[in-house]
Formats: sequence, C-alpha cells, structure tokens
Amino acid sequence: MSDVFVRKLEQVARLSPADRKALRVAASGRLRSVGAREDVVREGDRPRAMTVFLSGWACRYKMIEDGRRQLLAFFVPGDFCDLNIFLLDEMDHSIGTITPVTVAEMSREQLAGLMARHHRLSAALWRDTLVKASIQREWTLNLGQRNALERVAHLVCELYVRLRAVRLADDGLCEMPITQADLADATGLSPVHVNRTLQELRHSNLLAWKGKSLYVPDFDALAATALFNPAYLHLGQIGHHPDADDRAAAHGLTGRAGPAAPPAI
Amino acid sequence: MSDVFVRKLEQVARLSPADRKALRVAASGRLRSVGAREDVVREGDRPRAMTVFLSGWACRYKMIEDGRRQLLAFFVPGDFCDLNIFLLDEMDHSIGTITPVTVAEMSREQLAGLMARHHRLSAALWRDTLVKASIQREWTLNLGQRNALERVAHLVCELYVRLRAVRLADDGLCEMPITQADLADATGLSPVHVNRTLQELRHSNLLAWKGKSLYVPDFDALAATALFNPAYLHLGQIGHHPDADDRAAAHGLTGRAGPAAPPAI
DNA sequence: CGCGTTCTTGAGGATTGTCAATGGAAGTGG
DNA sequence: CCACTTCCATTGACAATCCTCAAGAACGCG
Repeated sequence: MSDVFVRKLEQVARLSPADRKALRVAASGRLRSVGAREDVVREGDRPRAMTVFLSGWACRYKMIEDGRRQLLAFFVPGDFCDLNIFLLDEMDHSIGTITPVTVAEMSREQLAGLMARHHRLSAALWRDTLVKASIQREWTLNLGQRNALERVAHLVCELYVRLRAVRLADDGLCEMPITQADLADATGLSPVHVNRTLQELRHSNLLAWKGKSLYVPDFDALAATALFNPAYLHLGQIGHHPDADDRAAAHGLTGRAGPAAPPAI
Repeated sequence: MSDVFVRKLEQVARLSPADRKALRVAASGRLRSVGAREDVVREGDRPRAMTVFLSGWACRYKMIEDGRRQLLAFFVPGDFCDLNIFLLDEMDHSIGTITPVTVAEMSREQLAGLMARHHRLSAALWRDTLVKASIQREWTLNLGQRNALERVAHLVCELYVRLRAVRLADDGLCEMPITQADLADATGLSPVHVNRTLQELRHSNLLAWKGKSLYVPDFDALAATALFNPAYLHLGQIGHHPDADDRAAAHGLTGRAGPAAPPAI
C-alpha cells in the first residue's frame, strides 16, 4: 500500500532488496498532507525537494498571464516529480493537487546520497525522468493531431495503463478523481466539449464514468478509437532486457550520483 | 563556425578549456552528411549513438498510423539529441532532417567516457536534456491553449531566441529554412491556415519571411502577441549562479558517468 | 438539508479545416 | 542556357469542429 512508489520504480528498473529498503526509508522521512486544489510547488520557485506522491492525484500545469491554463501531466500515487531540482534554477511550471494528497519530500542532499549509494535507484530515477519526457511528447502529439474524441480517449487509455502498472486498476476498473474541467485543461478543449465527448464515448460503450470511478469494458476498443500505442510509456522494458541493469552495474557505470547530483543552489 | 555545439553547451554550463577541447575532439570523430528530408533515427530503432547537429536543420517527429504527423522539436545547428540512448531501449519517435545536415555521432562508449572524464560536460548534457523537456512542455501549452496567431508567433520567437543564443541570429535576422508545411506539423494547424496566419503576421509588420530568411523588426512586439516568456528556455542561468557548477564539482557530485552511462544494450 | 461544485443541455458563432486550383520559385536534365 | 518538372506558397469557397454564453439539473460535502 505505502509501497506504490516502489512498485512504480520497479516498472523502470530492477531493484535489490537493499534498494527497496533504502527507498522506503527515504520516502518515510518528511511526510506531508496537502489539501485538494493547492499548489505543492509554484512556477518561479527555486526547487528545494523532490516530491513523491504516496496517495491522491496531482498535476503539473502551466498558465499564461491571461488565465488560460494547461495541464502538462498527471501525477498518480507512486509518481515522482522529476529531477529538475538538481539542474534547473527555477521552476518553469507549477505542481498542484487535484485531490487531497500525501507526499514524501526528499531534500537535495538526501536524494543525492540515496542515488550515490544505490546505483539502480539512480538509474531508475533518471530513466523515469526520460519516460516522463516521452509522455510529454505524446501529449504534444495528442493535442496537435487528434480530434476531441481521440484526444479524450487517449488520455483515458494512458491513465488506465499507468494505474494498472502500479496495481491501482484492474478488470477495467479504476479510480479517476479528476473533473471534466481538469480533463478540459489537459486536452486543450472546452469543458462543454469534453462533456459532450465523454457522452459520445459512453454511448459507444467505450467507457462508463460515474463520480470518481471509471470502468473500461473493452480496453482494446477504446485504444483503437484513441489510436493508442502504449510503447511511449516504456513499460515492460525490464522484461525484455532482463539483465541490462546488472550489466550496467558490472561496468561500474550506474549510480555514483554523477550528473544526478549537482546541487545548483 | 564548427563550434556551434560548444557555444550551445556553454549556454547551459560553464566549461573549462579542457572540456571544450574534449568536446571538439569527440564531435570531430564520426562525421556524416545526410540529405534533406531523410531520417537520422527512426521510431522503433534501438538507439546506437548520440547525434550532434553541426549544420542544417532537423526535427523530432512522431506519426500516427494513419499518416498524421506531429513535429515535436526542431534541431538547429549546435543542438544535441538527448540522452535517451543510455536509458531507453527503443526510440519512441523519429528524427529527420529538414535541410541537408552534417552531424557528428558519438557512440555510447565514447559518450560515457567523455562524461566520466568531464564533470561539467556531463552536467551540461543532462541539464540540456531537462531544458529540452521544458521546451516540450511549452509546446504542449502552445498547442493546447494558444490560437493560430499566437501559436505561430510563439514558435518563431522560440526559434529566434535559440538561434540568437548560438549566434545564428542577430539584428532581427536569421535563417529559417523550414516550409509552411513543417510549421503546420509543428503547430497542429493546416498548411493553409499557417499560410494565412503568416500573412496576418506580415501585415501587422511583426515579421518578414522571404524564402529561407526571416526578419523580425520588433521582437518585443512579436513576443507580446505570442505571449512569449523566454523563462522556459532556461538561458542565462549561468550568469545568475556563476559558481553553481564549481560548487557541484567540489562536492564530487558531477561527472563520473553515473546514471548517464548504463549501456542498456 | 442546503449550498457549492460539477455536470448537462441548447443555441448560435468563431476558428480552423478541406478541397481544389493557380502562380511562382527553385532545381534538374538535356 | 533553356525547357521541364517539382515543390512550395497562395487563394477562394465551403464545411466541420469546437467554442462561448447562459441556464438548469444533479451530485456531494459539511
């Protein structure tokens, strides 16, 4: 349960029991509860700590001066804010909650230490950062090329797959505590049009969404209308190349903080 | 001239003469010319080498099965493909040329060696990767929230600023060898509408674009209509925190290949 | 139970897309 | 060096998608 983030990272790299333990310890230090619709980090802030989401949903977003808002990513339980802390001076976007959340915070130093001592964790965190970049590219494609129906369907597919990967979805069922307004900000559509699009998806029996729970009766059908190809999530790489990390470790190339850690403060 | 990529990385981290020299040597090894409208790397490939663009323009793009295409980023002279090579098994997008280009290729091993021996270079390359992620976020915002006029203007602003940063633009003038169709694929608009949008920008005297050369008479005016805020490009951080890298190096936290290097092959 | 938030619906309009054709520039081959 | 081809920019007319405004219904929280 409190291990979501371990499951999350294990999607991305094989971890040793010691890695897992270190991760759990690190994530149990500074716990914090944040209410719904609050900011965790704000654009312009100097990043201080890395946030791990233990429960609840949050999002990365960016605003234009005139009030328009674009969601850039969703954080579901187990997700990590990425490693910007180490390398960029100033947040170029904000992170805000959607539901109440509990987060663990790791300071620069703590994280640097963790990464220096645990090669695989370090690699996993960096790899996770690159996967997030891949997701961002897919969002760009989604907004640029897909129409409203495909766009909404695609986002639902992504969230479902990501939740399933950390065992928060199964049998087509999962929690989806976001509002239609959130969906609108994420897809670049108006709330009204999102509403109509969802109705279309419902009437085609591609999904049922009531309150905060979502049911996808036929994932493949939804994926087909969304033109969804999960490759960009880079799940299941570990299975394909079972010893990639081991070999890397043997070369002494993983871990050791390295470029992971320049505390630019 | 052949130093564009050095100038590029110096935007992002302070380099020592030794760093610069090593970078030049590494980038002078495997040179390759690629014609216009060809692929450098294709989606699904296993990445082998990192590409440095020495001259010419290229782009990152992704396609949907039915033929729709979305540009995800432009590569201008001096740009690096990012460090996906090290951590992801399979390319989730393609990289193709726009004009004829000359590139330098660095193998995994070569790059790992370079990064292990040169702390600052390693940090610079990772930081550049994070800056690219920031740009991708801004593109998402651009596609999701801005209308056609703002969208095109914003992209022009970005390219102009990036070119100026490597001294390929000055006095409002620069080369801009992309077609309106490219612009359309980048902005998620139809080519016809891009054309009309450019005319609008021209008639407002916000830009002049003839053939492959662009003139921006009043950058601030263009930036204002684009709602362009250059913070996301993370230029000029070095000036603000002059010794960030030095301090990082002193902590022994930079360089040393680290997670930079797991050759996942 | 009441109030605020979220969802839903309708009507009309704006932005942007599609189709199709023309003009012009640039590049190629004879 | 010219004719030809090809690619690219441009235009017009019409259509579709999606947006805005505005109001009412349902849901959920305190």
